[in-house]
Amino acid sequence: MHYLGDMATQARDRLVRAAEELFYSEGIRAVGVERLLSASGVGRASFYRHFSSKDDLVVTIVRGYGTRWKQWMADEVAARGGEPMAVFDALADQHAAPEFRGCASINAMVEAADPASAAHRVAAENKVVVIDYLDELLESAGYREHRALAEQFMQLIDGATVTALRERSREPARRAGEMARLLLDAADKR
Amino acid sequence: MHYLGDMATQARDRLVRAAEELFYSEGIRAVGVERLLSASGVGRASFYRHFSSKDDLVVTIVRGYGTRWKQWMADEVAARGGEPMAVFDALADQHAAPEFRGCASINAMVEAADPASAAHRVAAENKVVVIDYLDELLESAGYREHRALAEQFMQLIDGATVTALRERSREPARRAGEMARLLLDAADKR
DNA sequence: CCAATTTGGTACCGATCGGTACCGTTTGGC
DNA sequence: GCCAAACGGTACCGATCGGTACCAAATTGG
Repeated sequence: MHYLGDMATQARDRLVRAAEELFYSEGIRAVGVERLLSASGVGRASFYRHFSSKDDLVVTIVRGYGTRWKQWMADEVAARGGEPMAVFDALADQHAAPEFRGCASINAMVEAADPASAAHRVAAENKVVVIDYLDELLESAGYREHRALAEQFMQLIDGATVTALRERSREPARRAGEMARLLLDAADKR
Repeated sequence: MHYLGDMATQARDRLVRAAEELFYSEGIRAVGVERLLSASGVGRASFYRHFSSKDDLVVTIVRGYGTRWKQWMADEVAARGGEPMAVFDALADQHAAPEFRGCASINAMVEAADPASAAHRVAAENKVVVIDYLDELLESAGYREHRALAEQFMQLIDGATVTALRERSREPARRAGEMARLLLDAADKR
């Protein structure tokens, strides 16, 4: 018996890993349970031992997307010296990656059309987490209205990401960076 | 026999109208053929007389979204006097509407994950049409680098629209308008 | 080494998916 | 008034959807 949590169940991990990739690359509704089972080598019963339903898995995956993306961005920015404008350099890299297929959270909000659905709400929360991070970043950089700037940064990021879906280049992130530069130049510093 | 086109087939019109609303409000994959038939009162056979497949209908609907949205925006801007900044006022109105569920073209690109699919390509073309319109608008307003500005306007619009999906207010469009104002103030005029 | 747990595999469930075939009825032009 | 086209309804198709039940093999802790 384990007194704290439990060991990482093998089957569950493989399932999550397969779902992360398939949901992102092909869409949530487009990937059925059967696909997940064959891709992960997990038995059907094991699936429903770890998740009460496909929706349950979806919520887990979408939440994972959010925390991982924010962490990835924070690491990228830190590795570039920590200035806010580094956000758009990291973004450009992501958009140029061959497996890029947009923002998983935006995609989830689109696919889970009902705003009251769990998947939609979790995806929306993911964005708030990123805004909070941008807020800290801009506050550390000394900008007075850091919260308002963070929300505008988020919109620039999302606009660039959606655009990169059809342009598949670093250009959208570069354009967003240009606009962000104007924002920062016009902003008051502490 | 009709020598030019033909009369608007009743069944087809009802089908298109029902599909426009249901695809937009609930998602393309979420709405099956059966739903479309019962919502439009069209018989199953009639459906496949007018469209070779559901995908065929989807392409028709997505194309319709694009032309209608661009026309709607052009009318709104014209009614507001024709200055480029009016774009964001019209956008705010759309985002505040109760039936708002994002940009139909973005949603279609997300749902039709495969970039080579017909629906995805048509949705992407829709965006180009809007950029072309913004280009004309900014050129008419006397801006030298109107094309580059149009592409940045498009990203601001898309970023605001995606954000409005979770905020459901006029704020995202207002923020986008602020950034557009900075862009225009920094731009050269002819 | 044994017992408990977790595992993958499979058969099966009702419901729905997109699509075809055929029906009898309604509609509209000549 | 007739003929043809367009129509709505229904039965049906194989495939897949999400989900349950059960089983035998593998794994693991004591």
